[in-house]
Amino acid sequence: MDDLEVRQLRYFVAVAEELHFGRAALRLGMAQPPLSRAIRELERRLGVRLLERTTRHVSLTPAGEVLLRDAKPALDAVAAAGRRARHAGRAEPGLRLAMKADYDGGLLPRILAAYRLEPAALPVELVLVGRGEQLPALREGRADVALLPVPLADDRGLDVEPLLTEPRLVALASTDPLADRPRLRVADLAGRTLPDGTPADRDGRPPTAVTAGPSPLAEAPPRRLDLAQIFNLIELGSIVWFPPASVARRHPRPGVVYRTVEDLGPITLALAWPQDSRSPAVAALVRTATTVAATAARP
Amino acid sequence: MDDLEVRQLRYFVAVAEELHFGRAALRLGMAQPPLSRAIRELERRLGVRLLERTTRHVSLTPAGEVLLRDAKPALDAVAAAGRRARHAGRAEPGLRLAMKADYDGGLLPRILAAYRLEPAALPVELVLVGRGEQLPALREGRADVALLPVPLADDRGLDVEPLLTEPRLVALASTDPLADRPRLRVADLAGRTLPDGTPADRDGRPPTAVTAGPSPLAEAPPRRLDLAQIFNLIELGSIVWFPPASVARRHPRPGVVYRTVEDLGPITLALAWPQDSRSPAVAALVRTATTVAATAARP
DNA sequence: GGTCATCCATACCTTCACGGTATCAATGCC
DNA sequence: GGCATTGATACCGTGAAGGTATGGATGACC
Repeated sequence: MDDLEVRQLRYFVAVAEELHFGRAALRLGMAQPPLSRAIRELERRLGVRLLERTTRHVSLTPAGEVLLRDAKPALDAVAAAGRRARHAGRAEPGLRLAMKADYDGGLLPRILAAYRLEPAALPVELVLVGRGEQLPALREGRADVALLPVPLADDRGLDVEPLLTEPRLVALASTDPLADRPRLRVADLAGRTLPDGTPADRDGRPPTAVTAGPSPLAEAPPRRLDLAQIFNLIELGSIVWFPPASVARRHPRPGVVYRTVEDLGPITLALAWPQDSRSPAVAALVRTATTVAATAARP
Repeated sequence: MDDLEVRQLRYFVAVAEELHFGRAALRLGMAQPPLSRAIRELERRLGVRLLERTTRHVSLTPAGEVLLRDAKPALDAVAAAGRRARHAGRAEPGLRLAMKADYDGGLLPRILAAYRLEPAALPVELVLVGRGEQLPALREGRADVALLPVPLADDRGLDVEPLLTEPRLVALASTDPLADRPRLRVADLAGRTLPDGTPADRDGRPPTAVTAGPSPLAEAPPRRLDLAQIFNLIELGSIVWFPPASVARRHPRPGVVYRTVEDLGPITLALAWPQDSRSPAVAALVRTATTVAATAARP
């Protein structure tokens, strides 16, 4: 008579994020009355009021805020358990590496080549995800290791091993007035629009800043552009872009020039994996990757 | 069609630990056939075989082992979410401190006195638990902070702040031949029985060693003695005991003598709390406790 | 090697929790 | 004060979960 159920937590999170039973029910793909009842039942089990509601307004009680904060990691843990078990049962187990396409510092081919020679190696399956989606992929058990920029906003439950630090450049239209100057400063680019639609601030926007996850129907979802779109907009002078040097090197393109920005902070790529991973395959990949990165660092 | 349910995980853990459907059903308080069906349904959802079973033998598949490992933290997370929400909803919120009775290094009165003066202080509720039960209490949301010996076997998800290190003594019957010698070495006590029924090894058994949690009906559950029983057995010469100095100081007793053991490692007490705790009350307690411990250290 | 006890699976039944529809009632807005 | 919005209630049907009875395979023992 004590145990919460996953379904109840899912329902509660939906309502707590929407603060609206109707919209939450819609999001959950069900009718509103059963949702109201389910929340009521959850409150009864806990013996605690979670939501203060009138017909015009729904708000979280302190207990509700606590539960909202704790429920999400709990749901993640359950989902991860399922995904990992599912993956472990596949006939041919592989090592799933989550990364954003091209953001490997140019190391990936060498890492994978070296890794294949390891005795503990498994076939590597690349899980290509969008910007900032490496961590969720790891936490939800869709990947076994992730390649991502550090520092992380939240590295709880993870082990992290930095691989390499590389400078970032700026990508400009070749017709841009600034393209004539061989070296720039961040201040020269202040106010320019970035690929995600936000204006460049004076830090050149640290790449891990916007990792809040899918916000509760936020009014302005950040623009998600693919490479072709990005280059198109750069060429037209609509946006500027701060790719790491290795990404720029891999994408030479007429109409787009790369320039160094003197005071733009570098980016550090790292491997991350669940702390409780006792997989020798993961351990071998980490070992291999650090070795490759170290040898690549001294040219 | 994707989500696991808490009930399914609980059932699976029971079977995976017992490796016997009948006993697992007994432990879960249900009949065996529905349990068999539930596991079958779980396997169907995951699309993975978790248990290899004949009528004579049940064993885990690799996927089953992965799930068993991941399911327990997931269940803990769900239980903790419920407990914390329940606690947060109480009219008068308190700070729950899990500890083993008396194992506070003698600091607790001063810590609590100083803590009460803090502006962020809440009423402190002591959660007295058995040896090695502080961590589970924390992880399952039964406590907000724990006072326990470090290093921890598993500190994932926790922040830890050491408070003080104190020597351990040995408690012997006053009639014991060794009682005449003012100073002893661990080797002198090798082979003596400890309160938990195990023989003393040459380290004097680090106090965090046997924290594996309630093992799956292990054949020899460690003896759990209370203080009166311990003293009784010491007096009779049946066991020896290695209490920290502060515990010994608090329990003078005729028929029992305390002696220093030259090469017995000291014990370090620390506070631990969930990494995601953003409670100012916890922060204030930690700050207060470290201050008190620091001032107590230089007499 | 035959008999037997053990133990997981199957068959079948009952109950109740969950979800749906229709409707009420309270609340804020114009 | 009328009205639209929105959460709660009433009522119903379906299906999942649990129970009992029983089957059938397997290892043990004589």
